[in-house]
This record gives sequence, structure tokens and C-alpha cells, in this order.
Amino acid sequence: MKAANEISASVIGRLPRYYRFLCELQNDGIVRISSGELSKRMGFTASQIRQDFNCFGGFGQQGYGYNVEQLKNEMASILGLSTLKQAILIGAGNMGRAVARQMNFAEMGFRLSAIFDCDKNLEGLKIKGIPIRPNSQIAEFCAEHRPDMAILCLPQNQAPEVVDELVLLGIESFWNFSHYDIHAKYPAANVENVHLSDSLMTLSYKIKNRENR
Amino acid sequence: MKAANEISASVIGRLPRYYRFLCELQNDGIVRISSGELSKRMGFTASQIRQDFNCFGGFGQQGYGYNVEQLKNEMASILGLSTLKQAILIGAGNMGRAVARQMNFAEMGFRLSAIFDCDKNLEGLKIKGIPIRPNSQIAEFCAEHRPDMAILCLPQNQAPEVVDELVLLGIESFWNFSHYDIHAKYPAANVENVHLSDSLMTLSYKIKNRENR
DNA sequence: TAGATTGTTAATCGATTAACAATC
DNA sequence: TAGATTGTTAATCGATTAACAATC
Repeated sequence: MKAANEISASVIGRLPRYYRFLCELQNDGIVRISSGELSKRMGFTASQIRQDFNCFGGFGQQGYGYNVEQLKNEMASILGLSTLKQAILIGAGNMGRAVARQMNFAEMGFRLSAIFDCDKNLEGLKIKGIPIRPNSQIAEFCAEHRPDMAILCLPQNQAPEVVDELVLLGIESFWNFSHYDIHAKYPAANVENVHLSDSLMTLSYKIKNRENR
Repeated sequence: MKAANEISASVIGRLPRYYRFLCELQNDGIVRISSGELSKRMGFTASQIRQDFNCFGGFGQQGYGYNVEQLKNEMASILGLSTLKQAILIGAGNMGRAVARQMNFAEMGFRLSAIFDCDKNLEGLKIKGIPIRPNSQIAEFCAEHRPDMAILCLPQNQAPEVVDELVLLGIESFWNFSHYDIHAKYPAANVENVHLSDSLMTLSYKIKNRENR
């Protein structure tokens, strides 16, 4: 059992995957599982799995393994999935709309409470029942509803100004789909970047350097 | 200078970021840069930057630093961005449409040559000028055009069947937005996963365990 | 009890950082 | 030439894996 601040990013990065697999196991009606069996299914070593779990205290039982439901609940709790977190979305373009429509926010404890876009023509349109508001209403909305985080789906050139405003309004966490580097200006911010073009370039590298067998 | 197959995933994962920053530097009219200056801007150590570049042979000059344009071109070449790669998109739902519309494929050497969806109602609709075809045409299209990779934007339950088909048709590379674990069944496939919900769960963890300063 | 499997310590491996000689 | 900065080797650090005693 380690203190929360000394859990390494490598471990944290594996937690969602554990959670996903445990949900599937539970759906399949599997009640208990050993680290060895989990290893086969997930492609991590059994040793690593046990090490990871033991960062948060032992959830298993010698000679038995882990109870799937209990372990899943522990993961959910560690990830904070049952804490309600209010989110706002900035940018209702292609990606913003896709994210708003596609993600099951509630399942992870998020509530998407507002959508903003600088395009006046979109004002009043609804996505998933949530009306699109003009960016000029961001300040008022945040003052009233105090969202925990912002989802940034806007072009890089618009990002700096909006992020400045959001930080001033007290928002500390960002799910960032733009290429704007929030950490450079706000090193203390909580940022999770989704850089689709980086991912595609990585695939390009893999395609180019494909081992021909 | 290392062989392509011994470049570590950590290094490869940083290449797109180098490329992005170098493009910006070039846009800003900056001609030369030292590893120290790059370090400040990118947040990697100068040592790491030099080590990374030297995996591919030295691109710098002692006492001078690196030429931005040359280095950018080297990165593009390493990433294979100027090799033409043909891509097909499977699934024209929210995420599929957003990806098709939003990504600048050409900029990275990709050409999106077809879009497929199992929903007959979408047949014939066009996204970015590309008509949506029924899944039943996948085989014929692949036989004729031999795409290099498939973008998977379909629900997890539809994925196994489609991936089986695509692999049989000779597709080896996947940009996978679904939760289906391609590597589990096809360990030799080239897979780049985009797991948005994993990313959001990671952010949830960070929000929950935020250090209060 | 005997077998299984964890929790945990120790060993290994790989990645990052530091240092510095080479050299532009 | 002197100063700057690379390329590269060595040192450090952290993450992964292996081993095994504890124990269910």
C-alpha cells in the first residue's frame, strides 16, 4: 500500500484496463480469478498484476485469488468513478459532437452539464438534450455551477484564450483534444491529452517499419 | 544509430511530439535550435532529446545545434509520413464521422479511400466526398484497392467479425477506436488503440487524487 | 492437511539523466 | 582560437520480472 502521490504513472495507466477486463469478467459471470489467469487474458505478467494491486492494498486471498466483483469495485473506487464530476464541453465541432454523443459519461461518474461554441449559428441547438451556448456565457455558467473539468474540442488557435479564462474561473482539470500544450503554461493543471494525430503518426511509423515475416 | 526493430516504444511515442514542435518552430521562422532550448519548450531533458535523435543517427552539429527544417524532415521520414498509405474506415457513427472529417490524413501521408457502415440507411451518403458503402462490399473493395490499414470506429460487439474478415483480406494495421482487443487474437497485427474511456478514467483518477495546494 | 495463490522482497532489465570528450 | 553544443559513455533511477515465504 502506497500513498496516492507515489503511485507511478505506469501503474495508473493500467488501471482503466483492469477495470474494463473486470467488468467483462463479471458480465461473463466469472466470480473469482487468479493473477495467472488474468495475466493470460490481459497480456500483463502475473507478477505485475499483483504488484499493481498491492500499490492499493491487497485485494486477494492466498490460495484463492481475487473476487471479480470486489476487485472491480475497488478499481472503480480507486479511479473515482463513483464520485460525481461535472464537466463542460468547449467546442461543438466534429470531435466535440462525437465525444458528447458517444461517451457514456454517467458510467464513469461524469455529468456533462453544458456545451459551448463560439459559432453563434449553433446557439440553441441541442446535443443529447444539452443546448449549445455561446462562449460569452462560460464565465457566468462556471460561477454558478462550478464544473470540475472542461473538455477541450476546439482549434489550437482558440485554445490559449479559453484555457486562460477557464483557469481563472477555477477549473483545474482538462480533457484536452486540442494540440495546445496546457501544461507548458499551467504546470499545476490536471491534464489528460488525447492527441489523435500523434496516435496516427505512431501507426504510420509502425506501418513503415513493419517486420515482414 | 540503432536498427529499426530495437527502437523502444518509449522513443517512438515521443517522435510525433518532436515532429509537431518542429513544425511549429519552422512556422515561427526559427532556423536552428539546440537540445537545451528544445528541452525548455518541450519539457523533455536535453539529454533525452539527444539520446532519442541518436537512435536514428546524429542530425546535429557540435557547437551549433540542429537545423529545424532538416530535423523536421528527418522526423517526417522516420515516421513514414511521406509514404502513401491507403486507409479505409469501418463505422460511420459519431466517432467515425468525426475522425473522417477532422483528421488531416493527407498531411501524414494517409489517403482515406473508402467508408463502410453496416447501416443500410447510410448507404450512398457522403463524408468529405467519400460515399458510405455497406459492409458487404468490404471484401471486393479490399481485393481491388489493397488498403494498408483500417480505422475501426464500430461497436465492440461488431468488431471481432469485421477484424477477422479484414485480416483474411490481408490488412495488417489497425487504428482501433473500439474496445475490442485485436492483439489478443492477432498478436502479429499492427495496432494503435485509441481508448477514449481509458483516457477519461485516468483523468477521473487524477481529479480524485488531486493534490490540494 | 495439501495445493494453490497471494503479498512481498530481491534480482533484473531498461529507460532516463549526468558527465564529458569530441568537434564544429 | 574560444565557446557552444553535440554524440556517446557511464551512472542512476525506476519499472518489471522472478522467487519464495506466508497463508488461505
